[in-house]
Amino acid sequence: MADDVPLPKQKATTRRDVARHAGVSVAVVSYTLNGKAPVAPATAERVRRAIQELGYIPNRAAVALKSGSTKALALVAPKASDPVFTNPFFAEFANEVESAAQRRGYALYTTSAAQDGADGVVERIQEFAARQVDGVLLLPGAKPIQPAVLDQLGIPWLELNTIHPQAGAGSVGVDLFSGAREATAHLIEHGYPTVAFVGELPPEEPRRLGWAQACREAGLRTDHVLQYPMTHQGGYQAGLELARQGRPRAIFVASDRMAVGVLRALHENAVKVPDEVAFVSFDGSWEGAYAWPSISSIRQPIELMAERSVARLVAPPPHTPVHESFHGTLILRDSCGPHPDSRTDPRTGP
Amino acid sequence: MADDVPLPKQKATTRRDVARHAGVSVAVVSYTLNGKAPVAPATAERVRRAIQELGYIPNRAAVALKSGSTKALALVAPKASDPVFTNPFFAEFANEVESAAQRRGYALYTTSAAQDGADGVVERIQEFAARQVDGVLLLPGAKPIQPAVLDQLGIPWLELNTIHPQAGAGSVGVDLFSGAREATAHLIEHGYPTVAFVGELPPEEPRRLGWAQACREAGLRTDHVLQYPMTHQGGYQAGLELARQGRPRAIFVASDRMAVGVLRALHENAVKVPDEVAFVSFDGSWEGAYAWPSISSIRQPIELMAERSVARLVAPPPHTPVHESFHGTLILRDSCGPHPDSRTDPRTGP
DNA sequence: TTGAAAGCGCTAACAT
DNA sequence: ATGTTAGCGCTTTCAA
Repeated sequence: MADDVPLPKQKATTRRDVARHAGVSVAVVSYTLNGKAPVAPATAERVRRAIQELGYIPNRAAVALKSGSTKALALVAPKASDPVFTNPFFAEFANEVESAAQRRGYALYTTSAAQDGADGVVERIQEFAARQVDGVLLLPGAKPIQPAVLDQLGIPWLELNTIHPQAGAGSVGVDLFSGAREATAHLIEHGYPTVAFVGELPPEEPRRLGWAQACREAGLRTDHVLQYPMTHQGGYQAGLELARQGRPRAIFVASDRMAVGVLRALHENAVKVPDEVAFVSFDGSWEGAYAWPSISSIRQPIELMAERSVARLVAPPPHTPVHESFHGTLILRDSCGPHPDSRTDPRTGP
Repeated sequence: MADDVPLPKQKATTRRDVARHAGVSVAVVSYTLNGKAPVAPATAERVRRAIQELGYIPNRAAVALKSGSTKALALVAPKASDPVFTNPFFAEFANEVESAAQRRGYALYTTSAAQDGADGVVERIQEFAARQVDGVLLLPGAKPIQPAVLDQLGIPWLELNTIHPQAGAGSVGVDLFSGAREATAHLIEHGYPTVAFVGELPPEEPRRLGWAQACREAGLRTDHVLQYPMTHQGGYQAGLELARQGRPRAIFVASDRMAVGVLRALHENAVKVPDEVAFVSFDGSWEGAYAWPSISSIRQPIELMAERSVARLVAPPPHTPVHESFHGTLILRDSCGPHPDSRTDPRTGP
C-alpha cells in the first residue's frame, strides 16, 4: 500500500512546529495563512519557508471545530432498485455538483440512502449533520420528503431535480410540464395521429400534464398511458406491450432510462423505430445519444442546476424555501422520425 | 430552503448541555455513548433520554480533532474528457465503494482531479489529507501514479482498477490478461478466422497481451489492432474504420464504452452484428446489456473489488503495497454470435 | 506587527 | 460508577 510514514508513530507537523521553526508565534502563522491580520513581508516569507520545509498541512478538523464549518456538502441519493448513481443522468448530476462545490473550495460527500427503514434518508442526513457539513443536496426518492423533519436537523438542504415542489422545501428542477409538452407537440408536428404516454407517473404529474395538454391542443386522445416502472426494465416491459397490440404511432417516454428499455423490446420484436413507432423521451443524457436509433429527448440543463443548487446552499443564510425551475431543450435525434431541421447532439454524438 | 433553525444564532446542543440536563458529568455522557466505561443502567437511561429530548448530535469534528480519525475515505477519479463518473463502470464502482464504506461506518468523499496542472491528483489528495481522511482510493488516469509522492502525504492510499501494478503501490484490479484471453478464445471457438483488437493500448498492456496470446494459441494473426481512444467517440471512430475496409470477422474491444461506439458506427453503415462482425468487450457494465444487439463482455467483479479495497484501507497498519487481482467472468450475450449455451445477464437484462 | 491565551466539543487518564 | 481535567490544532481577541 502506501502508508508507512517515514518514522512509525511520528506525529503530524502542527502549527506549533511551524511557528517554532520560523521563530514566530502560532498566531503569526495563522495570520500569514489566512490574511486576517497584517504580517511583515519578511516574517511572512520565513513562515512560508517553514511551512514548505516541514511539509505542513493545516488540520481542517481543528478549523471545523473552531469555526463550525467544514466547507463540505453532502449529496444524498435514494438507494433504488436501479442503483441511482448507475443512472447516467444522476451520475452526471453528481459530477456537476462536485465540480461546482470544488470551484468554491467545498468538498462533497456522496451517499445513498434506503427509501425507508434503518438506513433511511433522515439517518443519513443526521450522520452528515454530525460531520458538520454545510449543506445537503437531496435526490428525491419514491416517498416525498418531510420538510419539517429535515429542518429539525438544523442544516441547510435542497432538493435536486424535484418533481413536486412542496411548501417549505427549497428545490431546483427542470420544467417538466413545458418539456413534456414540447416533446409531445414535436411528435404531433411530425403528423403522428396518436401519442401515448409511457411512465409510472400519476395523472397530476407535470410530465403527464404537459403531454396531455399538447395532445388536447391538437385534438388527440389522452387516454393511452402505459404505466411501468421508471427503469430500464420497466421500459422494456412497456416496449413488449407496445409490440403486441394496437400500437400508437408515437410515444412520449418519461425518461431516457425507460426509453432505452423500450427500444430494446421494440428491436426484439422487429418493430421499426421511428417508422412504426416514433418517440421522444426526457433527460437528454448521453445514454440516448449512442442508442440505435439515437433517442430524441428533452435535455435537462444539469450543469446549470447543479451550479445553482450549490450556490444556494453555500450562500449565507437566511435561505428561502423556494423552487427554482429551469428550462429543458429538445434535442432532435433519430427516434422521432426524419425531420427537416438539422440534428444536434450537444456532446460528442456520432 | 430549509434552514432557519428555530432561534436565529441558537448554538447547537453540546455534550455539556446533555450532561447538565441529565444531571451527570460530560464523561458519563461519553461513556454511555461509547461504552468505554461501565455506566449504571439507570444513569445511562437518563442520559439517553436527555439526548433524545435535546436532539443532541455529537460533533464529529471534535472527535476527529481528538482522535485523529474522521472515519472518512476519499475516492479520487481523473477528470477525463469523457467525464469519469459518467462512465457507468466507474459509477458502479463508486457506488459499491460507498456501500462498503457505509457498512463500516465510514463516509465517502468523491472528487475528480485534473490529469495534471493546478488541480491535479496530488493537490486533491493533499486537500483530503488536510481533511484528515483515513484513506484515499484512486481511479487511475492517463499518467501513472508516483508512489513516492503520495506516500509523502502520510495517508494510506490504494489504486483501484489498476492496469499496471507498480512496485510500492497498493492496488486492486481485475485480471485483464486472463479476461482478454478468455474473451478472445471464446470468439475463436465460434470459429471466426480473425479477431482484431480495438483499443488505444500499448502492446505490453495485459488486455493486448491476453488477446495476442489467445490468437497465437489458435494460430491467428496478431497484427490487426485498431488504436482509438477508450471512449464512446473512440469506439465510434474504430467502428467507422471497421465498416470501410477489409474487415476482420470478429473483434475484441477493450471496454464496453468503446463497444457501444463501435456498435453505433456499424449500425450506421449497415454492418450486421454479429453476422458480419462479432465481438466481445470488457467490463460487463449494464451499458452493454440494453444495447442492440446486447454486448457480450468480461464482467469485472466490481462489488468484490470495492469491498476489498475498503477493507484494506480501513485495516490497521502496517499496510503492504501489494496488488490484488480478481477474476472477471465472461457474460454471454448477443454480440459474439449465436451460441449453444444459455445466455445470461446477471442484473435485469431483457 | 506580533504574542499570549481562551476556548471550540470531545475523549480518556486519573482521581474519587 | 462517576467526576475532573488536560489537551487535540486552530482562530481570534486583547494586550504589548
